[in-house]
Amino acid sequence: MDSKKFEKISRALGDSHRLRILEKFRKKCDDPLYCSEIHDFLDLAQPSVSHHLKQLVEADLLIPEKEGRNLKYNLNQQVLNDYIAFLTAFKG
Amino acid sequence: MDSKKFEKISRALGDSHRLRILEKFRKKCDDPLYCSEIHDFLDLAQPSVSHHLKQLVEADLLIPEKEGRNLKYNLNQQVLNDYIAFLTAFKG
DNA sequence: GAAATACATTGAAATATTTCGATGTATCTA
DNA sequence: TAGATACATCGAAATATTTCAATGTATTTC
Repeated sequence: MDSKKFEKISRALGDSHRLRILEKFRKKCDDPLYCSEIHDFLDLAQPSVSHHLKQLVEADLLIPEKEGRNLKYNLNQQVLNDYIAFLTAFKG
Repeated sequence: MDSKKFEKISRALGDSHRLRILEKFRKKCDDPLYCSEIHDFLDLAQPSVSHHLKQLVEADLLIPEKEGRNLKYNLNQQVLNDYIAFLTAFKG
């Protein structure tokens, strides 16, 4: 992971709605989440949800998968690990 | 660490100039850095440097210490550890 | 105490992000 | 294939962030 990537992920993590999405994955024991589920628990219009999900996908934190007309997301554990590893290097 | 704190730190980490500051701490083996040193290696005007340092201090990533008319910063290892611990919880 | 040095604050412009209504596209169902 | 459902994109408004010239404050030095 390079600085640019780390920066992008940090920005993706720096929003309350996006954090709520990620917290939901933890609560669901990292099972996949559907776009519609996310829309249900976020108090945002559909285009806003789409915008936030796009940011998480572009940061590689979520992996999208099409299922007919639905969209399923999985948490990308590897990117989280890489992010933590990058951060750990700052600890010296 | 709560979500709001995590969010604030993430935003502080989501900028290239602020990352360069933190990377400098690693290169200096976590010795303190002076405000003037930081201004020297960043290609920014003095008020901009002051702005970025303020963000890092408000996120508790840096601990400021006055030394006469100079200002010395130390990296806050504890907050970095807490941040990593919060993040680790997402990994399940 | 006057001048110089180090950093903070103010205020304003430029840029980026967030938000959502309107609309577009793909897929499913009847 | 017409209508419904799921999600994306566009475009514009609101808000936040970044940047710096100008200026302020504290400290040192002479």
